[in-house]
Amino acid sequence: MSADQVPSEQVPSEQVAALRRFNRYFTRRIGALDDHYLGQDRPLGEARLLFEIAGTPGGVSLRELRGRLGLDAGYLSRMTKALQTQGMVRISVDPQDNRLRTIEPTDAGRLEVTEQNRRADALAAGLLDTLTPVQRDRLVEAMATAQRLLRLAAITVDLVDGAAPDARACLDAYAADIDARFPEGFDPSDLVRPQEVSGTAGAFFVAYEEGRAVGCGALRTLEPGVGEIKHVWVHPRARRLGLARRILAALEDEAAARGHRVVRLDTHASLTEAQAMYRAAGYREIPAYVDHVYASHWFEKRLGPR
Amino acid sequence: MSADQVPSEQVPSEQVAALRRFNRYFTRRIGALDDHYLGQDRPLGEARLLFEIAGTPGGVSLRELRGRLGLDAGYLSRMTKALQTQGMVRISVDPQDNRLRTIEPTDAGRLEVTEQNRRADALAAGLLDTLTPVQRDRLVEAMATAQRLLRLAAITVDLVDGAAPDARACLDAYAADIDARFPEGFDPSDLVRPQEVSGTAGAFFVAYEEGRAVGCGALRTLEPGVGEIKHVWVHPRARRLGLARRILAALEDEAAARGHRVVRLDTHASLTEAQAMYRAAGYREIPAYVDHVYASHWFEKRLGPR
DNA sequence: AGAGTTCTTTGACTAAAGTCAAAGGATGAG
DNA sequence: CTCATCCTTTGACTTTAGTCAAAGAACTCT
Repeated sequence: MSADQVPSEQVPSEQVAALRRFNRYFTRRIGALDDHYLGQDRPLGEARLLFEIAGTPGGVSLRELRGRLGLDAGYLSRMTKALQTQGMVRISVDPQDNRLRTIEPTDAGRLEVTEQNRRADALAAGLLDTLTPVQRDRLVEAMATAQRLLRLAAITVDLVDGAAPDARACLDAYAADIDARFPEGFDPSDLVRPQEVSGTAGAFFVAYEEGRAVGCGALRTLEPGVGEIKHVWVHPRARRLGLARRILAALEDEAAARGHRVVRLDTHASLTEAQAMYRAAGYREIPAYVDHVYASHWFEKRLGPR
Repeated sequence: MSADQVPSEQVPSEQVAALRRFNRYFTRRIGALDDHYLGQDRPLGEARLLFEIAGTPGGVSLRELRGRLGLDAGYLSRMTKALQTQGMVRISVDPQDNRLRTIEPTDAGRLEVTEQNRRADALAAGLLDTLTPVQRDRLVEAMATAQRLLRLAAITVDLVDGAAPDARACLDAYAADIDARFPEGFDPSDLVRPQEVSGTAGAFFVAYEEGRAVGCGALRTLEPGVGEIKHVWVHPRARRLGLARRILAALEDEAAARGHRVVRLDTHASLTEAQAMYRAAGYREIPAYVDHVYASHWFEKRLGPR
């Protein structure tokens, strides 16, 4: 369950109907085309597997494929062997770990995938072909917008323990990210301690997209009634979706639920987009509430009753 | 093959890639949800069949279902019987044609479909739930735009014989349509004769969406070098897609290919949208070139070299 | 070094999806 | 009235997709 979902807020049934209408139309009419032509003389499962293998340069392990495609180990083993006997892939033992098998496409396998792609491209081009350039531009733009918003909708922002592996992984990525960004670098020892953002002391949120952690945000207590937001970060692949805003909202809701009246945060001079985002989210700049090497701007937001 | 496709006009590969990217994302992530939850304790094929049966008020024939779902006759027969023994559908002999079977949902069948719909709605609502109202509005708008353009792209405009059943069916629908629209009604004997719009005399185009005729347009020769466009019509379910414009373009291309230098047409005073469309398509109003009960405005377009 | 865990392979299944052809009743065109 | 055609049913398959459990090799932790 997502922590920032507010179930009281009703989704108009017209919007639900619109999504389902589009879903039906698209999966039945357009999406089906791709799959249907994908595996011409090959079972769909096998075609998908080959596609996945060829799409990963440098080879993939069976383990990785199993996770990505959600297949049974036995089933996958057999399909891979079938592809091998057909000369589509090469199976070798992983040099690091002799339990693992590394799968690579052969030239023949790569060729087949290229051919598949060519066919699918031709199909897509044939569809777009009847539209005028202006209509095509509009279609591409509409699809980009829809995809962006659907991705955002499919991301959940969950409350996790500050010591959880996902939380630490996000903080490590965050630290590496800003270390590269700040002229003076960043010292990871300045990250919040797990106990500061767990249990009654604070909170830690991780954003998940398809099971992968793609963002985080922390809340700790500065003084009674005052929360501090730290380490709001979004993975590069999930940027420009509006996710930081969602994480911020989850942190604010959590702060309000914990009885904080205001939340504060500081930010580095170089993070101008972040500052704009905070302003747009209702934060106003305040004098320094804490001295800090990396901070140059301080913000505060009064939490209204919700 | 569509008659109005101009293969010389290249579709940018970036647009092809965008469509395929969206396609992949949507079918794998969003579309899959629906199907997965559709048949909870029932094979997918059976669930889809029941859905299709319940979605057609007044019952469907097996024949119709076979065509719509593209199923093997034997396979369909067995599945229908399975649904019958489960009490989901009622099978009866068609009163018109004793070879046909008419399938109707029972109350239990209808209930199950309603329940399925409820679940799918809840799923869709759950997805939209995390978005703000503004984001939801934008998503719905983007999906509507994409669907509109994809539908238009999937429609082909084909040259057919003026006497073909589809051509006649379109003209009948056209006649009924304007008969209801014109204050003075419309006399079907004023429709073009098949031989006027076939072979060397003229041309007839029918627009097809998923195999169904959803629009038409005729071209006949007025005098050497001058073509006349008649009966441009779009089925109510395919309006507001920009299809009339496509049909018009196909007619103009055909006229140019036949060596006409200009095309003319007349239109009724009450069809103001049509008049706006003609103007936007480069037609200019001219004096009456022929006297006609239903005509109040006359247009002409000079065909450039293409 | 031993115990527990991880990863792959193999055998033994099952259910779903779909194909093909024969057969029989019903219809329609001539 | 007859013959070709249409629609459905039935029998007899095949392929695809997927599951479960046992077993063995390799790794990790202590």
